[in-house]
Amino acid sequence: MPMISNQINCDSCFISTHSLFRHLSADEFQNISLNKITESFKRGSIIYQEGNRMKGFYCVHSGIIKIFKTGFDGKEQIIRFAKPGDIIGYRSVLSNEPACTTAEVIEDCIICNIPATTLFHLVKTNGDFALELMQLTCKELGEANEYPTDIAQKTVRERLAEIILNLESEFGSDEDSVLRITLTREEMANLVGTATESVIRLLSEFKADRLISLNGRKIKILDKPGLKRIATL
Amino acid sequence: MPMISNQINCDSCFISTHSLFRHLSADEFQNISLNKITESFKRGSIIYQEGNRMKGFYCVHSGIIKIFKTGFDGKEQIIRFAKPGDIIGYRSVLSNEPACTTAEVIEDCIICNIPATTLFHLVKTNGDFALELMQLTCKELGEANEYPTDIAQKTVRERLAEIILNLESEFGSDEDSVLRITLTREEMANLVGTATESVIRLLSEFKADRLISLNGRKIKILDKPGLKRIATL
DNA sequence: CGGTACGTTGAGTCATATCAACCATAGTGG
DNA sequence: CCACTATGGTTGATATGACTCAACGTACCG
Repeated sequence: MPMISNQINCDSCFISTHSLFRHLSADEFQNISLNKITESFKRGSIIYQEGNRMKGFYCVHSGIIKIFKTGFDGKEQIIRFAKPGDIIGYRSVLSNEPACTTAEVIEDCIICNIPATTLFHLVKTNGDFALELMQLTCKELGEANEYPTDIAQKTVRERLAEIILNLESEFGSDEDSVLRITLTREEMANLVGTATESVIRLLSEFKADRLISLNGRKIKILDKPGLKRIATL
Repeated sequence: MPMISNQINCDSCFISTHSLFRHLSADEFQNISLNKITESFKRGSIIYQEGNRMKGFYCVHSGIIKIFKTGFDGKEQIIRFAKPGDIIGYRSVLSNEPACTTAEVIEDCIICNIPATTLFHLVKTNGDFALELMQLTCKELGEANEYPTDIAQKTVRERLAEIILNLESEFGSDEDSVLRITLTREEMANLVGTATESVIRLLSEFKADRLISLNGRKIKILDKPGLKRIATL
């Protein structure tokens, strides 16, 4: 399924100056560059699956990936999305456990696979890197901790409004306020944690209330303050 | 509110051989011992609160602490409990953000406060410690990721059964299968993410079905397989 | 002995899930 | 090229789980 594409050069990769990797020395960079494998995936491909043993983690170069868990009845719960600059799969690598989520490509992507040993070595020898990675983990943990409160205490209506706003702030919108990311109704439902039909009904309600307009999977925000009010943010 | 008690000696503390601290050198231990402050708290005391800037993190020596978030309407959502050997508050310290949860004492506790600078220093200079801490964070993250699926896809009934089982495996039970930890009905509700009345009704249902028996706040498990079946584990 | 916090039970309501039918679209293979 | 099938989207009808509100019981505490 994955296509091994031309290697991407870490030195010229925009991601290297951001985030996690900014504290690496030239040597350390070189080491990653030599050991990583660049792969490209089409929409629908599975990068890794719940239960897989991971031999490395991934750095997203382009595209969008959804990270989800599968419930006992097969229903998916989307945990988060990964976009360029994000890294995925590192949790399982670090804790040396099988993956507890599945990563599926939503928009065609190019990702670099960096072996586990490289990661461990960096953590052990580069304190700044370790700290940076830990802060990333802590940030994710903080976000993950928002979930229960959110799901347990808000109505589906409130959560849907919130998620539309989140999608805009995470993936942006074009000059017409049309969200860049497009999801199926089912994916939206799996993100909100509700039934597909409920999402459909609520989206039409929002549309009737002039909060959004719809064109297939494209969602355009017409009244952001209104959505915020509903989301109670 | 906190009582500064006699210092606990890290060398003789059972926690030092477990977990996080096992990779520390004698010097590093010494350093912690010198800089930490041991405090004792009574049930109901607040150790830290949502929004607080943390000047250090805590290592729980004895007692039980609940970690929760407060919803916009004041309803609490319990995220997890901390018991002897656990460390709390490190997330906010590491990511240098205000605390996003509140920590309240459920059973009288003794905790050691270790300053932020000590933590940062250890992460930067001791790779094994960094790795161990990261694995702890990742473990928590993995658990936190279970939540959404759980809350979104299970009924309150299923979740309550699951939580009773979790409380047993986390805090144990005496020879009569009576759970060691005792919570108010409201706390149970805040853990499950439901209304107090719902918990009460479901507990009496479980009792009527001979799955548990109740004696005030004491819960006795009569039929563990039955509970597992309900929890669909 | 009032007061406060916790626990319990009942009744009514509502949001949301579920089930079912149907439409649109696109891809597939004979 | 057309029937066939799969996938996604939509709408309606119905059922029900869980919340809310309200009243009341119980126990401990100063």
